Order: sequence, then C-alpha cells, then structure tokens
Amino acid sequence: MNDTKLIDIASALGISVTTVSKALKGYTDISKATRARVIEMAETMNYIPNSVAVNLRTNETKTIGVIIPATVHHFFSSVLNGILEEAEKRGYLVIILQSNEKYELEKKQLALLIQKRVDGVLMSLSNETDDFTHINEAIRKNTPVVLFDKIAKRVDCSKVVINDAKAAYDAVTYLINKGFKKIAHFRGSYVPQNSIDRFLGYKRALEAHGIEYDSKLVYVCDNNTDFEDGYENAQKIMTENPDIDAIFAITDLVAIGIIKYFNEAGIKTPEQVAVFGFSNWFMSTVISPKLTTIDQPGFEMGHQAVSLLIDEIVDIKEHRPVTHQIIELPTRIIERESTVK
Amino acid sequence: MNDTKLIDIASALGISVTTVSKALKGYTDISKATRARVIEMAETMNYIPNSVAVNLRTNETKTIGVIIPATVHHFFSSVLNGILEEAEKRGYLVIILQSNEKYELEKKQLALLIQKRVDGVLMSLSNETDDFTHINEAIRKNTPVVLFDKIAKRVDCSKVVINDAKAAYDAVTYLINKGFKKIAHFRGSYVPQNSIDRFLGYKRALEAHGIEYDSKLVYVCDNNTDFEDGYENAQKIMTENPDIDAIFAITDLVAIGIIKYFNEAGIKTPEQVAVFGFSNWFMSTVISPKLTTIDQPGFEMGHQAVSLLIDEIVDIKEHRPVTHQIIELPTRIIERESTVK
DNA sequence: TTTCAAATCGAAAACGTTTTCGAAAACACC
DNA sequence: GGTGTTTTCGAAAACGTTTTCGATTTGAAA
Repeated sequence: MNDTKLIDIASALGISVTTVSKALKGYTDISKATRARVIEMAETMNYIPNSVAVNLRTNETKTIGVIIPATVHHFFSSVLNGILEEAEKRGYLVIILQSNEKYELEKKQLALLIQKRVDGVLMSLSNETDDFTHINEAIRKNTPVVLFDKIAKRVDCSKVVINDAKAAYDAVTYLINKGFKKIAHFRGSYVPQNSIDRFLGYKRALEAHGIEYDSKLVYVCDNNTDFEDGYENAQKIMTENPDIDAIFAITDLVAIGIIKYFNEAGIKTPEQVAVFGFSNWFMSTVISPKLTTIDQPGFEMGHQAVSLLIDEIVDIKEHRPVTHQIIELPTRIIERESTVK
Repeated sequence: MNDTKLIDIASALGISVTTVSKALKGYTDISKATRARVIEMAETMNYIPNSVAVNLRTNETKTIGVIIPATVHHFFSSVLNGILEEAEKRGYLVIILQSNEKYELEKKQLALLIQKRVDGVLMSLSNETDDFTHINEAIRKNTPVVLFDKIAKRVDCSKVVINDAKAAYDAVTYLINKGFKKIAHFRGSYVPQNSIDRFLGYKRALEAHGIEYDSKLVYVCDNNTDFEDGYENAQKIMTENPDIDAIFAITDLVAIGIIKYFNEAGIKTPEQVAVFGFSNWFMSTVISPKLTTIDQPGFEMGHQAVSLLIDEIVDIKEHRPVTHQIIELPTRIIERESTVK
C-alpha cells in the first residue's frame, strides 16, 4: 500500500539513508557487504524511488513534451510512433499536446510544458503560427526545442525536415516527363512554410522545363481535416479550366478529394487528368485508382527529432556547447496508378 | 534566465515566503494590501511555480498516463484525440505509451507510469494480455486505472466500452434482413474480448434467425497492421466457399482488404458478395464501393474515459469512497454502398 | 487604560531524494 | 604503540513548495 522509502530500508538495516542511497546508486565508498545487504533489502521491500523527489533534487524530469497540430492524421501518427519508440529507447517519457492548428493554444501549451519542467520539447508548428517569440523565449530559458516538419526558418534551433520544394519540384518534373502539359496545383494556405515551399517547387519545375506558370491554375485548399476541399476545387477547376491534364495536390487528402470527384463525374484518372499527391498516407493505396505520391518518412522523422533533442539535453546538462543541426530526410516518388496511363 | 522563486519575491518585498505563498494561493489570512503587492511583484518578476516542488509537496502530478496498443490506427487516434481534449480541459497532462500489442511491454510501461507517479492511468489492453495482475496491482497501490475498448471483464475498475456483441449482432441481423443467406465472418485472434464478442454476436444473430452456424465460414485475421490478411482470406474463401453472399469483417481494415481483392478479381460488391466492416475508419469512405460499417465513437470514448478517471482521482484524494462505473457507448450502423444492391 | 478578539504574519517542518564534506574505523607499516 | 593511509559511513544542506501553529499587532469594547 504505502510505498517504501529510503528511510524504511535504512531503519530496517540500522544504517543511514545516505548509505542506502549511495549503495543503490553504486557509489564506491560503500563496502561490498553493505551494498549487497541494501540491494537485497530494497528488493524484498519492493523499493521504487520517488521520481518526483529525484526530479526536484536533480533538476531533470526525463520527460519531453511534444506539440503537434493534430493526431488523427496518418503522417503525424507515424511521427508520433517514431517519437515514442526512440524516446522509450533512451529512457524518456513523452507528454503529448495538440494545438489543433491554433497559435494561441500552441503558445499556451508550450508555456505549460516549460512550467512542468520537461527537459525539452518537440514541435511541429500550427498553420496559424507566424510569430515565433514563444519558441525563442523557451530556448532562451534553456529549454531546448527541436522543430520538425512544419518549422520556422527564422528560429535558431535544430530541425528535421524534408525538402518540400525539391520534392514538389521532382513531382512536377515527373509529370512533365510523363508528357503532361497543363499541370494545375492545389496548394495549402499561405502561412505554413510547407505550403509555400511545395508551391515554389511546383512553379520552378514548370519554369525550368519551359512551361509558363499560370496563377489561374493554382487553387487554395486550406482545410486539412477532410477531403471536401479537394472535391470542391476539383469540381471548380473542371468548369473553369477543363483542359488541364494533371493536378499536383499539396497532400494526399486533397488528392483523394479530387479523385473522388473525378470518379463520380466520370472523369477518367489518369487518362483525362492525372493526380499526384503528397505524403503517402495509408489511404492512398486504398483509393482507386491508387495514388501516385511522395513518400514522407514520418516514423524516421520522429526518431531523428527525438535523437537530436536528447543529444541537446545532455549537452546542456554537461555544460558542453550545443550545436544546432538541420537534418533533411530524403523523399521519393511512389508511382502508382493515378499518373500512369 | 534563472527562474524566479518564492524566496525572490519574498526578499524583494521584505516579507516571508510563507506570506508570498499564501497570498498567491488566496489564503484569507493575508491582508488585501500585501496580497496585491505580492501578486504584482510575482507578475513583474514573471514568477512560475516549480511544478516538481509542488508535486512533491502535494503528492500529485496532475498527469495521467495512457497505454494503447498502437497510435497509427484511426480508431486509436480518435480516442487519443478525445483523451487529449478532455484532459486539457480538466487541467491534466497526458503521457502516452504504446504497447505494440505486447504484454511484456504493457506491463513494464504500467510500472514506469506508476514510478513516475502519474495520478491515474488509462489503458486499452494488448492482444496478448491474458494475465491482469499488473493492473490489479496498480489499483491496489491506489493508482486508479480505467480501461477502455479492449478491456478485461475480470478486472475490478471503471471501463468504457461499446457492446461489441450487440453491434455485431445488429450488423449480421441487418445483413439477414437485407436478404443475405450465407454470411461468412472474418474474425480476429482468439484472446481479445472484442474479437470474441463480435464473433459471438455474429453467431447469435445467425441462430436467432434460423440460419445454421457453420464454423467453416469463419476465418481468422490476426494481423492488424495492414489489410493483407483480409485480402488473402478473401482469396481463400472464394475458392473454398464460393457460394457465400456476404462477409462480416471484424474491422474496416480487413474489410478493405476483402474489397480490394474483390475489385481485382472482378467479384462484384455487393452484387455477388456484400461486405460489412467495423469501426467506421476514415478510409471506409475512400474505398469504392464505400463500406457499410459500425460507427465506433472513439473520440467520445476518450472523453468519457478521462472523465471517469479524473473523477476517481479526486474521489480518492478527498477520501470519498470510489465507485466503479461501466459506461457503454452506443454504436450504430452506417449504411453505405458495400451492402446495398 | 485594560482586556479580549480578530486580523495578519512568519518560523519551521515536511515531501523524498542526492551529494558534499568531515569523521570514525580499519588497516598498514615501522 | 605510534603514524599515516585507505575504507567506510553519516550529518546536514539542498531542491522549492505548502501548511500548521503560534506569535504579534491591531482594533474594539469596557
């Protein structure tokens, strides 16, 4: 019922709590004999150290905080998976918070994590976030932060990302090489770097291959909870620009919406209009035709982010200089049915 | 840089830390004047209480632990979502651990959470778990546990579940009423209660409507990370029992596998064989034909579980008697294309 | 002015560890 | 038996709060 404490072991053995503590922690100024007695007694009394007391004394919690915009997205689930696995391997627990893409919430949650004295925090920014003082503040207060996926270039910290611009460039180049001429882009909202970079990649690929960029072929899909946005914009583009032959969508979700509309409207994919997604969500193999997309290594991203963060935590603890790294994970094109005639 | 502490405010104001603490916590034996001074000074010095010290003193961490078998499943993501939202609303943080369906891991993780002194834990059991002493042990040590979704009937604690047997019964009854005669079942593995209950619901529905139960029409799908299982068993059943006209699958994932095979093999759904899923995952609206399924309220489940747990936590704290509740959330049939001719 | 109650404050213990530093004990050597 | 070294241990402070309980001050009533 009541937890046994150091003092219980000490009085059971007729020695001091100091000796017990040292014996359990392997200090060398305790004789082998008493160390053995302590360890055995701890065993039989089922001693479990009180982490809260340890935290207070050592000033570390062996806990990291994670703030993500949403958990019910396949990509973030994968990242979370990687985070949990790597954190556990390195002996850290993880507290999850969800910003729901709201800047104010993200800010409050970061403050909460710092107050809880987590040893570091991992974040992927909300779509609304365009002020980064809360993050800089955290770093200034010696709580290391590493950003992943949705990052801010202007924040000075470690990051793990993919090269969105390059991935998008590759995707569009792929479409061009496949012979598609009039390629539209369904982009995301204007704030997040992801959305901007993918758009820029799209634009540069066109220009690099002598295709004139046409802003009328760019549609904005800023709702990322369902595929309605893709569906509706697909409908719209086919009345406004019926002669397109391919769409590069910012995300698989949008692409799915497009394909669903095409299927219902009798528009053949990829014969009349090809569709290219982004992220390689699970459902991209479920839809028919299966979706060509960019593989975004979420699990690996979670792994690396935790690794970077914990390295930084111990660097700080040992008073070594911290160096910020930016890890760029490779992406690759997954070719499926939606782009091959 | 360095956090301000109670003693900093105290010495800045020339009073004791006792007074500062009391003023900030609204004790009535502090005059309005000094209270105001303290609050203002705390404000300007940017005071944030050290939660670890508070935790040690008050013996509570305002943190709950969650152990789930997997995060990358749509259902658990929804539950997680509900958990995070409700926990935040009630001022608790949540630590997530993932058992990967392994009993040993689940056991170790529960011990870890208790060591970290979480105020309570929420769990959904791994498929392997058939010994519950670790959970009973936790409860005995005064760490409240509430089980959700994958529960153990023999553990005496609060639970939030759906009625799997009834939901399955309803699903199969629906199929029978639609005129399907030879209904197969793709069940899960033999240990988890879910799997057993859904199978029982299937069996009872057949018997209640005068259809003889045939064990040869029951196939086991015990891999729940992809849809290969459903795909392969669909292939198998069509050679072994080509005259079936419907399949009730234990989960949408399995159902998707079935439909994928049928689509590839040119077997018409629902004309030749209808398919009924379970859980209402996002992708069940993505597949073609859209999947008829059982809606399983994950978000709501997370909400209720947290609510139950926190109620129990405060009951224990205030030395009130704890009462264990079992909340059964309603399910409903979502009729889509895969069962309507 | 005296007396008593109410209002206001602070000293100190407590939560359970870790770690420094000094003291005692054991041992070695002459 | 004295001296010096090594082993082994423990007292006490510290981490930053909360809370009990007693002390002092103030004000009111007499």
